[in-house]
Amino acid sequence: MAPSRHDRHSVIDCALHLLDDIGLPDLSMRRIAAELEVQPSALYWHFPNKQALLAGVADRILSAVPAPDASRDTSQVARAVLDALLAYRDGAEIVMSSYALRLGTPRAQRALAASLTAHPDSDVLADAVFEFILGHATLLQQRMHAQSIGAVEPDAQDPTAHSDAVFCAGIRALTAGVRT
Amino acid sequence: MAPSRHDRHSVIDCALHLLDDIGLPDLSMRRIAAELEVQPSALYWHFPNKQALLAGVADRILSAVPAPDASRDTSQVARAVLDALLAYRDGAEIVMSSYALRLGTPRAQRALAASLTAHPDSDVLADAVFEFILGHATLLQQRMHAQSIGAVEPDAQDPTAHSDAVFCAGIRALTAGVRT
DNA sequence: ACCTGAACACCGTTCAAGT
DNA sequence: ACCTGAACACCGTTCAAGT
Repeated sequence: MAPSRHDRHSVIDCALHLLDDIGLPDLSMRRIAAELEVQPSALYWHFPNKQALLAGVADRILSAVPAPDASRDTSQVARAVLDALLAYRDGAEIVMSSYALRLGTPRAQRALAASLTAHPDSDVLADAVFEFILGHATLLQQRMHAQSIGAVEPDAQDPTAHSDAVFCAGIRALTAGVRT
Repeated sequence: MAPSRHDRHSVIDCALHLLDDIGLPDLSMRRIAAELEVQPSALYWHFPNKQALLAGVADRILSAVPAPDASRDTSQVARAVLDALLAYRDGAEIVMSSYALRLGTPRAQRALAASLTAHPDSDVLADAVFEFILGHATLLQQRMHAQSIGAVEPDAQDPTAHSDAVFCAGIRALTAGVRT
């Protein structure tokens, strides 16, 4: 039994599964290394630092959004991006910081921009839509976690229904001027 | 020379100034304590934990937005919220996590909702606008910091101009249906 | 090519004890 | 009322050395 060699792909896999179990605040290099039954320093052979590892995780999270396709509806693409972000615990926060550092590939923005080619300022509007989705998803996921900790009493109204109404209203308004 | 007694207000003051100097990632309890010339454990007399201290900082950041006023234009209020978030380094990120945990007072959302009373779903739309502003400001500030570190090459186009265009387009679209 | 072992300079938080 | 001192259980990262 060789002591299990690893590569970037398997490390990211491990980090992604661990993320769902323990959340971003507890996702340390040491914890990932322990899960892989390896010393923490071993991770630095595959990635220069933690940020780079998380950028790999972010790319994997966004790999679930379909490739750019001008025939698709913007609200449809927006929903796909939201679903991808919500598919893993704290997914939005990870994508947010990786995107800001311009690590990883801007797959989501490209898919959104493609669906907006009818609009004169498709790239500007695509960025606005992406920023709204990220803000929405980040807030929602942090709230979900806070609630599971019991740090916060549930909303008066159903939180999922309200959150969905906010998302739909936002996307509808942002795409109202297009393909009229 | 008494060894300088402190209260919550002075601790938050110190943290806010320190934030501008060193940024959120380096803003540790130990660093704040050192700045106040006090032991780290002393901070736990004033706040139950770091999260609560940061919630105080978030409230102070948002205290710059004017009180709810139905006669104000939504785009005007949105700009005031953005300016408040950008006034301190990493202000958006601090407000984002404190708001998600429902610590602190929802001053910004109330001001936005007041400016939208003409709209039937003023609270839903106010939340959407707030989420867009937070996403926009967080991305912008993280990008600014990454750039100052040199971790990222500046945009081809002027980043400030592009970012401003995205913000204006987003706010215009989100408030297009109101007071027609 | 991929990993170990040991170290460095840090964290947030608790708690008995001091004044 | 407000703080010290010491401890506990952690961090990310580096680097010589192993196989």
